[in-house]
Amino acid sequence: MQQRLTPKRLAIVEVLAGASRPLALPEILELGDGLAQSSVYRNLVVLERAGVVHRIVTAEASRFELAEELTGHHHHLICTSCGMVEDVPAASGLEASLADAVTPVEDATGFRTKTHRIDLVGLCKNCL
Amino acid sequence: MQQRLTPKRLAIVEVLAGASRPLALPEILELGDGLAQSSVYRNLVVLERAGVVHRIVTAEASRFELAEELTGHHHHLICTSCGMVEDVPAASGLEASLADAVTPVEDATGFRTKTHRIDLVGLCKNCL
DNA sequence: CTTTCTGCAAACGATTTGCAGCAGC
DNA sequence: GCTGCTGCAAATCGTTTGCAGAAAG
Repeated sequence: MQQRLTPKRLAIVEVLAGASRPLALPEILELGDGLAQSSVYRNLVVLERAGVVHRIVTAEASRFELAEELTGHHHHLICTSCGMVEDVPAASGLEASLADAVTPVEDATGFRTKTHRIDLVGLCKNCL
Repeated sequence: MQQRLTPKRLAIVEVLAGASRPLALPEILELGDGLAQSSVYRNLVVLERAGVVHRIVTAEASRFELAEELTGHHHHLICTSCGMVEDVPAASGLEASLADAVTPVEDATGFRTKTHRIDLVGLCKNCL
């Protein structure tokens, strides 16, 4: 099982690269052109396994964005009213405190942290 | 539209109160006894609107836990291998740094933060 | 009685999958 | 040719909803 970088896959990656926030499937279908829904889903799975895209699950639907290795580590603003998700760059002080906080938890639980997610949940400018 | 605290609703709350992690629906059905699936869903919506339970959306299904006002603020360990979710109490130093980090973001974006989520993503003891 | 709750079964919507044809190597 | 990719339509699965009866006030 080896995989190709087909034009379709490239198109999906480019659509995601052009966005400043995670995209839901209908958005990918619109922005990319002439993509079949099922193929997009299939390709997103492939790309996810390849570590190229990352899936974010929200209440209504999944959203997809390029993996952090490609976009830089960041966090999300999530609007509870309209469902908007926006990227914000990670603050370095915060990352450091998080690293400090993680260690004792790992020791206590045997959990091995690979990455983390920090989401700020509230209302966006438009929904205030 | 006013609502009652029926035995069924109480049963759901008690099941959630007895767990140390967010539960998926099948788990609630097993632990609670004689509950109909649709009624549990409906009651969870009611309880969610009442601010008693909180819904967490994962890749496979929704999970539910008591609201933080009742359980204390905490974060989650999420295992990417088996889907397990476990609660961890929030570290106070971390909360403080997060508060510091949030302010400039709010100023820059006009976003109003109501709450936040911090998830540690990795592998649990059993899946290591 | 009127309103809310319940269970059942049917409906729904996002995602997945089976299949047959096409394209890359 | 063999293997992987694609689109279409059908299937799947968690969740929601319509309905008629039961329970609460």
